[in-house]
Amino acid sequence: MLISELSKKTGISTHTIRFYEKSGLIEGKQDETVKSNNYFHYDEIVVEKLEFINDAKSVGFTIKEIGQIIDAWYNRKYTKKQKLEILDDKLFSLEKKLKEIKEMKKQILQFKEDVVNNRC
Amino acid sequence: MLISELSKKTGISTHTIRFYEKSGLIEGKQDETVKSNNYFHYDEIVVEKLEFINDAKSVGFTIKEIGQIIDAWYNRKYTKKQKLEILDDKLFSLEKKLKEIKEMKKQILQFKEDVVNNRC
DNA sequence: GACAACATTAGAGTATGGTCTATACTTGAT
DNA sequence: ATCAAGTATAGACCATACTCTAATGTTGTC
Repeated sequence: MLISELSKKTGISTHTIRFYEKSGLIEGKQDETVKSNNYFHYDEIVVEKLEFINDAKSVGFTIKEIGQIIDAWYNRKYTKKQKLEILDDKLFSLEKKLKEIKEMKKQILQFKEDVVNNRC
Repeated sequence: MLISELSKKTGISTHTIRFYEKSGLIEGKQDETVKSNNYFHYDEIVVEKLEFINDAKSVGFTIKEIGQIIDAWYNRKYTKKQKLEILDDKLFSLEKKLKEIKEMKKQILQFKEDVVNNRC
């Protein structure tokens, strides 16, 4: 599919898709047999990656981190051991985030109590 | 205390403290009886707020959101009802983050399995 | 009273993650 | 053949959250 279809499918603007492509998160392929244009074609893997990118952004991963995870899964440039290291590292940071969020919940619940009891 | 002591106590640079002050998150007071300078003085509440700001940044809250929470707790500019609304809103977004992170954990665990079983 | 250390303000610069504009070419329907 | 709609590239622009520089004034110690 071409970029506009990819954009429709994922809800991500063509601008942002190109930005992600420049950032190395995804890549389209140009059809060598067609010489009249240099349009990029995207497959279902790219759709999958873009959906993952959205999820990963939500949890606060940076573009760089998302790139590492994508490479750990889709790429051949790392060894098995390196891939597992990257993924474990991300799991660790997710655990940390989980703890921090639970702590913040407690703190805001405390704030609420204080408000209810006119302590502030 | 003056800004450098506040900086030492919290581990936050004087630059960043001033940035937070401009952003309305904290405020120092100038001593009206001293006319030779316009130094700002900070109390323990500011230390508390700065520690909260660090925690809140970690969980992904923006400066604006952090400002709202701080105002909901320390300020008189909102009614009790408004304060509780703000805090409930933040609790809701924390719950959402929690869910998203748990989903992401599952997904990365799946990636790990795929790597272990040479499925990528 | 010299001077290092600290204070203030204004504004410039940086990194991240987009978002948009301009220019130019291609495609497809009429 | 025309022309709207789509595509590519380069680079400008924006928001957020800092981070730093410059200019200038104050304080406290020797």
